[in-house]
Order: sequence, then structure tokens, then C-alpha cells
Amino acid sequence: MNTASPKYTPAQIEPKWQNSWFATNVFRAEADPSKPKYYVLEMLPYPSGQLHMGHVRNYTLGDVLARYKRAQGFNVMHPMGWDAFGLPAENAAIKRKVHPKEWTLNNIAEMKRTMQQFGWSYDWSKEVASCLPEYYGPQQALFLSLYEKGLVYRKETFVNWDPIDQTVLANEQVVDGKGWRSGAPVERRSMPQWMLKITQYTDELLADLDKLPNWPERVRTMQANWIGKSRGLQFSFTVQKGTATLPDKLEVFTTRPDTLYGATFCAVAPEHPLATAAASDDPQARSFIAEASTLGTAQETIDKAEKKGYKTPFVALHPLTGQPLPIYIANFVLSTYGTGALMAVPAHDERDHEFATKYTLPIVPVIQSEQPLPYTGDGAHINSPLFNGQNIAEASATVIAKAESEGWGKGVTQYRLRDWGISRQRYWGCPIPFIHCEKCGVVPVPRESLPLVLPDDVDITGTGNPLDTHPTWKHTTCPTCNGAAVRETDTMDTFMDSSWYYMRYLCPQSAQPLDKSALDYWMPAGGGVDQYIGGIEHAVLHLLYSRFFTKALRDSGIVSCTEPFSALLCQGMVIGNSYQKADGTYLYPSQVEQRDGTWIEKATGEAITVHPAEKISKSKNNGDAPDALVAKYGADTLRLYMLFTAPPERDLEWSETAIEGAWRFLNRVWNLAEKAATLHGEGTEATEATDRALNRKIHQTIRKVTSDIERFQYNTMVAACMELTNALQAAEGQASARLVREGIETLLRLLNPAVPHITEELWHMLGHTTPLHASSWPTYNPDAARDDEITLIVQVDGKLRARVVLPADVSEADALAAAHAAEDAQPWLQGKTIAKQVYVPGRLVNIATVSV
RNA sequence: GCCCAUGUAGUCCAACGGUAGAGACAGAGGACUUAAAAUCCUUCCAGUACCAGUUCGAAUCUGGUCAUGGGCACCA
Repeated sequence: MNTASPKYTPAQIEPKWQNSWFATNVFRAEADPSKPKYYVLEMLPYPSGQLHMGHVRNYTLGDVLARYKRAQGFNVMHPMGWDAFGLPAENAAIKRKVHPKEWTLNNIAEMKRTMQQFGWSYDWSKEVASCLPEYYGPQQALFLSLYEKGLVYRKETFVNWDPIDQTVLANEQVVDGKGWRSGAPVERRSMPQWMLKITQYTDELLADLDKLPNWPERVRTMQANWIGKSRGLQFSFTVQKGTATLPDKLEVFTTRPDTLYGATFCAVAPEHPLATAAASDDPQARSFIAEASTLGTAQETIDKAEKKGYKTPFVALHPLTGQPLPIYIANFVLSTYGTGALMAVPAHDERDHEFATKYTLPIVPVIQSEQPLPYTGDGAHINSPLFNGQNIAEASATVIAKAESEGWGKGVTQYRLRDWGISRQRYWGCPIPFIHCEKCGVVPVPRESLPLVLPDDVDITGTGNPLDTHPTWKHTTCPTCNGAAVRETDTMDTFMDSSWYYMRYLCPQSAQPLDKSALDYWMPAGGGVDQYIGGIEHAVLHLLYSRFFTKALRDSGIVSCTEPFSALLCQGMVIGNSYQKADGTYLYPSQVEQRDGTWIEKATGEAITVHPAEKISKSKNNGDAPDALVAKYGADTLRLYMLFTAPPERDLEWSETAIEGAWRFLNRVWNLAEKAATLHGEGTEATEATDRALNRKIHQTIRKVTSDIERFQYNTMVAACMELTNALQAAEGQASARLVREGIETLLRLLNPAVPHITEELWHMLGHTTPLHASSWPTYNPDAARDDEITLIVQVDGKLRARVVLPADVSEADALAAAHAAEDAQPWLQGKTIAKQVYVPGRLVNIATVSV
């Protein structure tokens, strides 16, 4: 009887269900105090126009959790938006003569269209795009709140100037001395910058890392390192030139005050006032300083062995011995850390040692050691009249106490974390709402005239700042005196945009920047986003800034919670081998195959080079585009593949054949359920035992899938569902049709968060009128899940010798007796004296014998 | 150089300190088919990178080595 059963056709069923979900807003989330809330958040994408596999993985992980929590009865917030300001839009404007706004909005539309093909359960009514005035207007208002809190200031400062992007970068955006986006070596320039006082929260940002147990350890470590807290002594040297004593002292910071007697020279940064003073009448010093700054950090990093110094005419008087120490300008001294000057102890510091060796300066050991110098370990101090024999901790305390009592120094704590420079001399960003008036100085834009909107009619050429060169935009009147004034033309770092978007999601239409009642429901005191998911690349910057923002807004009374993200999951990258032909072009994985141990192009047989797995990218062709794969297999197959192939934190290696496996599994589920829907319990006579076994499997699977989802073990969750599928297939004709059908329905409910379209379709096909997304999560019956009998392992001296099958509720005595009686164990027990017996209920008996 | 993670069948991955194999990919054989694809059935394959230790018992814990990946790297 061939009933021409309908085949699994994702191209038809997926759009159908997506339409039904989004037409009726089933994922709409509104505050409801009668229900427990759960806020699932994935990092918002930059709208490049192209969705890539990393996004697909990220959003699928979040969607499983969101759908699961919804089924568990939580009121789930699961929003999505766009990190839509930034340089690529301007680069596109320069290259392709398209306006940044048009380019960005088109990209958003395109990406959103692609994203909707995946059936992710977003409440799209919460969508925000940071480039729209509805978003950046409120951001300007928040910026004014921070200003009122004293957290915003302006500072003339050396900044990292990116010569390609023609913009200023934050320290954090300089990677190995190069711009994090352009890759160009960074230069140093001095200009007035808008700063955010993140350092006011340094201690809290560090201490509260302990309140984040559900963050990956390594992320917390990275943040702690970034904050870089260190304790030491800050003290001053009297400075002389010849015999004349200078009015200003030389302030230095050291984490090793115990080595003070070993200090044989001092070094200052090229930007230090003393360096400037030395350069005033010395052209050589001037050229040394110029060289040190133009070299930039990039050169230094590449050529880090090259420590260079220039001797100044100044000397510093040692505070304990009165000895004059020469002062050098040194290229390795950072002006931004500590005081920009240091005391050098070549015997116990590697850099100082290298420098002293190069310039033949004295090296005085002050710690007893057999090790070659420089020795950085602990030990008894020598050559240190005040504290000979003490260790580092004791000696440090002695020096600090003496310095403080005599008033030439004090114990201080230094941090590596600097204030956050947010000024960008760019067009495509949030305008900073301030006005420069000659009479009144820097004046905030009145809140009632926000949003301060970007002008559309700009000419983007790639040089300079379009806001500055715009004919009219910056000219305005001073809100205080009504005189002629000009607007600030800097825009904000895009990390500002992503520092609070997770709050605006909760009230995207609010007239206030943030609606406290919505925030207090979704992000109450003591709990923020319940689960945040994103890439490890944001471990420091975005996450640290967001934590700072949350704390600052808390202190302004705008939010109640103190940490934005209660739990964090950093997913691994999606990587793949790349295949390169001799002419340098890259082939897709589907175009190559391995034959007799070598890789060749299928079409031509030409040999190709295989590069090891790296991040999937368009230029390397090492992975197909997500929408092409959706067209080929459907979203559910791609989702399942992403979940099944590797655990979330691990890198996921691209494999076309593994996708085929996911596709096949879904077809098996389809065929199984489809058959159950057409056969109406025409019965086989099932035995009680087979039914009980199948029922047990069903309940064990519910238990396993539930706990796997809770632990983000999505790969084993899928495996458990595959097992149940196998069991159900095998049970056809063996177990009762009613139970098989129940098993299939359970399977669909368990798989629904992972593959929502096919499960919804089959659920419907089985005659259910309540859709799966509105159904509750299955619960298991512990009695049904319990095994009747167990296989007990019998070990003798730790080695497996026999196994015995016993009732699950066997007593220890019976289990031991059975173990001793086991035939296979006999040869190993003959004539042995038993020393110890270990019984692990349900698992094993281990009989340890006395060795002769 | 420092810190962290990872290392299990040909491949991707499982395994509260307790039977190394749940699941999948690939391979082999078979069934169905005129044939192929699809589907279904059966099946081969490692002893957990290496060395030592703790333990009745180690893939799992500890120490060391190696490899891969990532982060930090003149922070005084």
C-alpha cells in the first residue's frame, strides 16, 4: 500500500512556520510580574551585510536556550539589534560612493532577511539600530547624565593616531602597535579628547569579578590583567644639575621598594618633563625623543631587544644613601604608567639589567642568590644597611614605613587601566552633545534639543572629519549666552553604542533613555541578563565597558543592577581548512577531494595546497555562505549541525559531510513521525517488558536532554535524541503503538528548541492543535526512568575480571556474594587473601588482594 | 618569555575518579533497484600525546615534558 507519503521539504515548511510565528508575534516579551523572567542575549552584530557562520552558531546557541526556557514557563526576553555605526560604512562611502546611512540600512535589511530564514525566536519589536536617532538620541541623554555625575571630562592628551583611518584609537584598540581595524602602525599625537572616567570604578570592576561565577575563568582573568592592579612605593628623588638643585622632584613608582639600595640609575619616558627640559638646549636629546615617538609602539614591539637610552645632565639623589644616580631618557619607559619615570635596579630586573649592560652602568646585587643576575626571586637582602637579612615582603614594608615617616614617599596602588577616550574624528558615529562657546566654554546641549542629529548631506572623502568641514552643521548658538558658537564635531567610540544596548532593548520606544520599570523587571538589582552569549574576542573591551556603564548608570539611579551579565558563554570559532591552487586562488571544500593521500581539485585533478583550519572567511572560501546552505538543506539541518558537531565553547570544524549527517537524521525523524501519523494504532501485541524498556528510554531521554541543555551540552543533547530515535525505530512492531507514538511526541518536544520548524510541522501532522512553541517542556517520571537491573563490574586488584547482572535494588551483601561467585573471577581469587573490598552501588565491586 | 585552554578510533566528538564508546562522519559488506541515488541492515578500527605520582581503581586528580590554539607581553 503506497500512500505517497509527503517528503521532508524544509523549503516549504520553514517559511510557513516562520510566518505563523512572526505574524502573530508569539515571541513578544512584555514585563509580567506574575511570571519569572529570563533574559537571553546574544552579542549584536555589525551589519556588514553578510551573515556568517559565526553568527549562525552564536544565535542558534541562544535560540535553543530561549525556546527551552520559554517551554519551561519563563517569560523570555530574546531581542536582536544592530551595532550600526563605525568605520566600514565610511569606507564603503569612500570606495563605492554610497552614503553610510543608505549602505548601513540596506545591509541591515539584507541581514535581517537572512536571519529570519533561521527561525530564531527573536522579539523583533525590540530591535534597535545604533545609527538611528531613536537610539543615539537617548545615548546622548545618558552621556549628559554621566557628565552630570562628573564622569566625563576633556583632556589634552597624547592619543593613538591611526594614519589610515585618520582617527584616534583607544589604547585597547591598539593591537601590537597597530590599529585594530586598519592594521596600520599607530602614531602619537596630542589633541583634546573626551574622556570617560572608568578609573573611578577600577576597584569595583576588579572586586566584582568575584560576583561572576558563571563567567569563564579566563575572561575574568583577562579583565583582571587588563585592570592590572599592583602595589608599591611612590617616592621622589631630589634632582640636581651640576651642583644646582632643581625645584621639581622626580617622582617614581616601584613595585620592588625592597631593592632601593640596588638602584643605580633612573629612567624617564621621552614625554616626561625632565626629558623636555634636557632637550631644551640639546639637539641630540631632541632627536632622540623625536625618534622614540615616531618609532611608535609597533617598531618597539618588533624590535624589542633594542632598548635605547640617552643620558641627561641631571642626577637624582638616592633618598637613603645620598648617592647621585644618572638620569636617562629611555624608549622603554611608558609615560602612561605610574609616573612615567622609574628607578632602575639592574641586578634584579631584566630590562634594567639589559640597559645597564649596554651603557655599562653599575650593577649592585641586594638579594643573596646563587642564581645569575638579574635575579628576580625572593631571598635575604644584602648591601642594604637598613634591612639586611629580610625577605622581599619584610624589606618592602620597612622601606615604605621609613619613606612615609620621613615624608619622601608613600605606599600606593597603581593600575594599568586608563580612562576611556571616546572621541573619534569621524562622521558615522553618535555626535557628542556639547557646544564650544568662546565666552562660556564647553556647554552641554540642552536635553530638550536632543537628539542632536547627524546631517545627511555630507561629503565623505576619506580625509578629515566631514562634520568639521560641513558648511553649516557645526555653527549654532550658545545655549547659555545665545552668542555664536560651534558644536563639538567629534563622535563617540562605537563601544559606547554597545555598552547599553541590552538595556534599550527593554524599552526601545521609551521617551526616557531608559524606562526604570522595564529595567527593574528584566534586570533587577542583583541580576541582569541571565545568559549572554558571544565571541571571546570581546572578553575585555566590550564587556568591561558594559560593566562600567551599568555601574555608572546605577549610581545615577537609572538602573538597579550592578553587573549587566549574570552568566557568560563564549562560543568557539567556526573554522575550516582552506584549499589553495598553485595560482593562489582558493577553492570551496565542496570542490576538492582527497585521492591516494593527496588533495586535488575535483574538476581538473590539479593538486592543491591544504592550509590548516582557521576562521572561516569569505576571502579563503573555506566555508559556504549560510543562506546557500539554508537553500540546500534548510535551516533546521544547519542548526542541528552547529549544535551537534562540537560543544559550544570549542572551535567547530567545518565539514560538509557532517551536514549531510544532520540532514539524514532529520529525514529519519520525519519518516518515523510521518508513519506514526498515518497508522492509527493498528496494534501489535506488545509484551510488557518491551513496553517497559521503551518507556524507560523515553523518560531517561527527557532527563538527559533537560540536564544537557542546562549545562550547554547541546552536542550530547542531540546525541540523546538520536538514541531515542534509534530506539523508537527498533521498537516499531515490538512495543505498543500507543507508546511508540508517545515516544515520538516526546522526541519532537525535546528536539523543538534545536530544530523548531520540522518538529512543529510533525507535531501538527500528529493532530495537535496547540503548537509546540506554546507547549510546556516534558517532565520525566523517576520511577519509569529507573533501571530494573544493573550490570555490576567485578574487579580483582583493579582489573576487570567479570560482570554480573543483578536487580537494581540489590543489597551490598548480595552484590559482594555475587561478585565472589562470578565464574570469570574465580581464577583471580583462588588462594588469595582479601585485603579490601570496595563496593560502588550500581557500578562495581573491587576486590583487592594481598600481594605475596 | 608569562598565563590559559585543548590533546580519546581514519575524522568530529561521548564517558558523577568506577565496563573507554553514547551519537555521528568516513570506510567495508549486504538488502532493495534494470541501474544509480536515497533508504535500511550488518560490520571493521583506538586504549585516551608522553613520563612519573596519588588511589582499591586515572581519559578524568597532581607534577613534569611535548604539540596545537588563544590571551598578555617592556606596566617599573
